[in-house]
Amino acid sequence: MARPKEFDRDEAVDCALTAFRKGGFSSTSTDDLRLAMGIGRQSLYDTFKGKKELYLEALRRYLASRVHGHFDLFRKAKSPLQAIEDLLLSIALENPKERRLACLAVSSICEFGTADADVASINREFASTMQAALEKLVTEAKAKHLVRASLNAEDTARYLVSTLAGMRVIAITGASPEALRSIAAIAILGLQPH
Amino acid sequence: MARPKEFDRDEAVDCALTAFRKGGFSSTSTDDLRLAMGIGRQSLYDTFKGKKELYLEALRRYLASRVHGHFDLFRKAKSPLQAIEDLLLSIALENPKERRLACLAVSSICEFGTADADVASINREFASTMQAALEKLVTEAKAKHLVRASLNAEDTARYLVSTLAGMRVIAITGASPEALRSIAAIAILGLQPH
DNA sequence: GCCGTTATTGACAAACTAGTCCAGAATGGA
DNA sequence: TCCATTCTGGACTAGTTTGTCAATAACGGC
Repeated sequence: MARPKEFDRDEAVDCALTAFRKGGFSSTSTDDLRLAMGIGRQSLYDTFKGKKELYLEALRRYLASRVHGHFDLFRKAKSPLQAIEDLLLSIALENPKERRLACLAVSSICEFGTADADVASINREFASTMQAALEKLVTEAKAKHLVRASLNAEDTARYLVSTLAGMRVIAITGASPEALRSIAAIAILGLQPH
Repeated sequence: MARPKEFDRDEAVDCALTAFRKGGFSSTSTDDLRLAMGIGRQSLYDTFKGKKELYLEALRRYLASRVHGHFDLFRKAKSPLQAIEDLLLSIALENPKERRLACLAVSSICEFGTADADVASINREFASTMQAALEKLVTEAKAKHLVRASLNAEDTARYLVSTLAGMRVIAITGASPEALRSIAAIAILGLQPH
């Protein structure tokens, strides 16, 4: 065997993630990163290959943890509509510091558009995972007459993904939990039958 | 008098705006900018003082033109609810190239958060202009029984701003006009009375 | 046409950036 | 204890970045 790493890889990625969420990819230098991660320059390159690869790993990690958290909410919810509501409310429940950090999905979409194949593909996969889960929830909710029968599951799921993205943007600007809750409430109210 | 400029200042800002919308502030170099604007390096610094000032001017110009366009829609609309619907539908009506460019408001919020006072203040002013206009429309729509009486105008306006931001994000990823229209339709349907 | 003013052009400087190299240190197994 | 392996830290490089400077060119009023 040989000398073991002095830092935890996952913790380091988390620190990099926070740094990237603060300023995006371009404006976060490798020096900012290694300082935030508390590791040396060479360790960064040995462990993560480069800045871009570290960013992609941070993005994957961020989205995986979001999926994990969201699916957890879904499982715990009493009804499919409650699951959707809990999802929208989850932003309001985050602590203020976390809430004010940009969502790396939204941020990467703004910074890279569709120009970067890796970023686009990671985001596309996340979006379709969420889309599928939400379609299922909407379909179930429709079956239980919790949402309007006239609503198309696919369109409604897309609407919810869009709503979530909008709330993430609003949250960065410092919107209060109450403001975020009221947005979620209106979105949910709009789905319910007469 | 003296030698006149060989370029149109407003056109130049528009070119810079497009460049910034493609990649954000940090990843757009002054060289990218002067090339996109078709002007020399010194002209850029003489006319706009620096990269940051050019960005702020592009952001202000972008938001002013959005406000102008939106208020135009509002004036032309047959009813306050129609005005809101037209606003949400306007993204779907943009040409594909324009639609896929990031909204500089959303993009600047992601890149700068609240860390930059200038950016934050410009965005805050735009947000409150839109918020006020939407509150007025919602109040009018309520009076005409076009939207649910139970909806609070302030919250509903915020909900609409958030919806718009979400749709802008979705649009960058290449969402079709149909997808964007369906999102707008669900949002509007949700506001209407039983 | 001359002249003061301003625009343009290309060269330049200082700082910063991503990524590499290398020497030394730390580790676990033999 | 010694060794092979891998980690670490600092120096380094090549390229890019923002912003400036100085020389030249173009314009309009006189």
